[in-house]
Amino acid sequence: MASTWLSASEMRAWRNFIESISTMTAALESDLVPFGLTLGDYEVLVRLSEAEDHRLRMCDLATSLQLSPSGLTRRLDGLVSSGLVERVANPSDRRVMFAALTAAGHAKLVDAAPDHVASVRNRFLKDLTKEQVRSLGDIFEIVRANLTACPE
Amino acid sequence: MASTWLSASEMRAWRNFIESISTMTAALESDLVPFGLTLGDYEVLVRLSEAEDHRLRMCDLATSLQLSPSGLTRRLDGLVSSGLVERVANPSDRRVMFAALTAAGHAKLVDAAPDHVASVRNRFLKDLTKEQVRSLGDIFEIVRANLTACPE
DNA sequence: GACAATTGCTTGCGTGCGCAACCTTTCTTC
DNA sequence: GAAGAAAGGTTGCGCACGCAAGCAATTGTC
Repeated sequence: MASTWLSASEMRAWRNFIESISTMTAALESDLVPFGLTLGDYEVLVRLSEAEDHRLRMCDLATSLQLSPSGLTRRLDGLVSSGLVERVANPSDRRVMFAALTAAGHAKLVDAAPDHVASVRNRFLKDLTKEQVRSLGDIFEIVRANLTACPE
Repeated sequence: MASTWLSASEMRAWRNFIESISTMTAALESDLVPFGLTLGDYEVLVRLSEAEDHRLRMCDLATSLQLSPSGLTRRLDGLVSSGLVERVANPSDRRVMFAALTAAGHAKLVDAAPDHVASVRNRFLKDLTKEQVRSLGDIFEIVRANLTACPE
């Protein structure tokens, strides 16, 4: 069963998957260009908008985005200079920095979200049946659980 | 139906998917470190090993890897200096360069492949049923077709 | 209460990649 | 067959990111 090689079915799943993702993320990325946003930027805005008081500690945001500390610092630099996010110090623990959504950042998200959602549907979910979408959710829930279970 | 927002099922599929892929590729990447290979490097070796005479034109290889011309040039630089691939001129069309697998490159692939396959199974397919693997293949075949159909 | 250990964030450095510009070779068109 | 268009690759530049090192602030330990 668990031979060294992939079965035909496994191979098909793997190849179709691996060849889809780069094209798809590139497409999603390009759909956001009119808004002056990167997919990464968009993710930041989403996380912040969902957070209490529209702000998160840097380290929490970093893990949530699966980004290294330095990576987040740099990504935030861009968003801060665009005025979409601001850094807010925390008086009660002066090590931490909050990343906080500005009014402009929130407005930008509200503006871009419908297009982005349409983009996700159009690039990804478009031709899938309800059943397949459900199955997709199941599958990647399992994959995600497996990945977090195997730390290394 | 096709409202502005994602349904709960769509949202679940999208979130689980998007949060899986970066972790998964990072894991696959790290599994190749002992062999001194990047996932990208590995992909190059695979394509070349499957090609006639173990070689491909740069441009064909680039599109096959969904890589820009310059990106491929740089990636090949590394593989060439490692001795796994060599550049071969084409006498009949002196614009083109072939990327050709060396004996060392083929040996490296043969060496790394079983581990990499195990890695794919372990990180990705492990806890999925046969039915889910089949479904995965179906789904990403559709996605891929949709992506190539929508050029922009 | 002082000194380590830890946590949180930033900076220097290296890497990988895309875009635009460029050079060379081939194809097209007349 | 000569001039322009196109194709194939490489190089300069910039950007995003990870890693290791560093600094500031907090927590833990005795």
